[in-house]
Amino acid sequence: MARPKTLTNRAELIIEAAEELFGRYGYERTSIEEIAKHLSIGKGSVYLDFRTKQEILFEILRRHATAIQDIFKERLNNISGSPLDALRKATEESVMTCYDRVSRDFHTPEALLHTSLEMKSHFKDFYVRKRELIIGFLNKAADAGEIKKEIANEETAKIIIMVTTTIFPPYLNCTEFNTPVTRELLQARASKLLLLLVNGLRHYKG
Amino acid sequence: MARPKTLTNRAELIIEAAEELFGRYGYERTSIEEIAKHLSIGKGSVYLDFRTKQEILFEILRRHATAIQDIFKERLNNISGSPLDALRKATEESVMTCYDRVSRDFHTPEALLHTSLEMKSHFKDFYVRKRELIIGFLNKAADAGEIKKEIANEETAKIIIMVTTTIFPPYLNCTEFNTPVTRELLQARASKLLLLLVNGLRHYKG
DNA sequence: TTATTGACCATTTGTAAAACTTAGTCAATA
DNA sequence: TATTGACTAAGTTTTACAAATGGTCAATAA
Repeated sequence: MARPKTLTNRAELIIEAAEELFGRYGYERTSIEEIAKHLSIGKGSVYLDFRTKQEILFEILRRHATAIQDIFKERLNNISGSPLDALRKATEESVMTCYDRVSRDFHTPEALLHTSLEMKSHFKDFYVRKRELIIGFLNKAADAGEIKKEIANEETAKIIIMVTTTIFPPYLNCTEFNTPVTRELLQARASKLLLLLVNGLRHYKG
Repeated sequence: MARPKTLTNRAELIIEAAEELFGRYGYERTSIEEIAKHLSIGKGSVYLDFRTKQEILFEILRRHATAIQDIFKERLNNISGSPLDALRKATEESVMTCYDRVSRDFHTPEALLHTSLEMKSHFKDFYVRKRELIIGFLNKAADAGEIKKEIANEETAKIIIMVTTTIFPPYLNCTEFNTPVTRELLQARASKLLLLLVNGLRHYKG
């Protein structure tokens, strides 16, 4: 008779425990043994679900990225009025979701900076999909006559991502110094920046 | 009888020597003694003109910043046609000048990243003046009827700086990976980004 | 028979002391 | 009085060692 599994959702529990401990003590200072102890399982069991410690971190980050992605996807599939407005609002919402998740998990600014730069290169796919979603919005905007058909392409999507880089972490802005980026400040900035992106200086109303 | 000065422009020569050596070996790996040796003067003489090593670095960086600032200033004072176009072209030019100076002096990407982040906080004034110059362009654009009078203010200038952050060093962009930022790539990006900034998605023609 | 475990190994990381480097000073010198 | 380079204090690298931890696997439990 085979030994029955004691936990059916162990991988899930490991993710949850890791997320809490990484958030509390940081990635480096949390050991696999701590995670196992937290769940009252053996250290070896963690390696039945994940091949490396980094794999756990990536899974956590992948979920954050996916959640933020889903905001875009959902908004793109439920456009009622102006597609351009929908893109603006979807970006605004994902900016704030990103902020909330990041400020919950990463406590020191350096950790955020390091992680962001380190990790970004591991999330190529994420950026490719984001670009495709933006192109989706642009196509709908072109159909609705809001923008020129010729600019509903990858190039424009890339520029949009560039323009909105500062409102995503790490928040490396130079307009204010020694001022921490509060939720309110970021929201105000993002809102204005996105309005400017849509209307341009020529038609921007503030 | 007092000993006569052997060098009248020693400070200037130190700056030049430091610029060359910092560029070749990096700031940390260049010692004050090396700089002195390079000019065949005593180590102590360097300290007659500069109180610290860092002061030399700051002076070099201050000159770069000023040169880039001057492009803006000159363009602002010689607007013939559209002020908005002038702002666009002034920014484009300063982006490229910045690139050229930075790629000449900093050889490794890490050095650039580190220096940029480290130094930015020491150049508050630079950003304040840049903001003022941008407000200058906005005021002229408002006078010319190109933009609404209400948006010719500091807030808008801040957003413009945010939007253009990615085309200034450190070039932390995520649209391409493993692709070094070449001069041509940056020029194309900056040009498109600035057109989009002026016209907005609604009126952007690519 | 198979899921689980924790002792075990190899590598990394932390630490403490010694050796070395260098920014900045200042009494001696030109 | 302008300049210097030996000197000092502070910091950095090196080295040697100890502790911690990521990952494996033979033994164990169901």
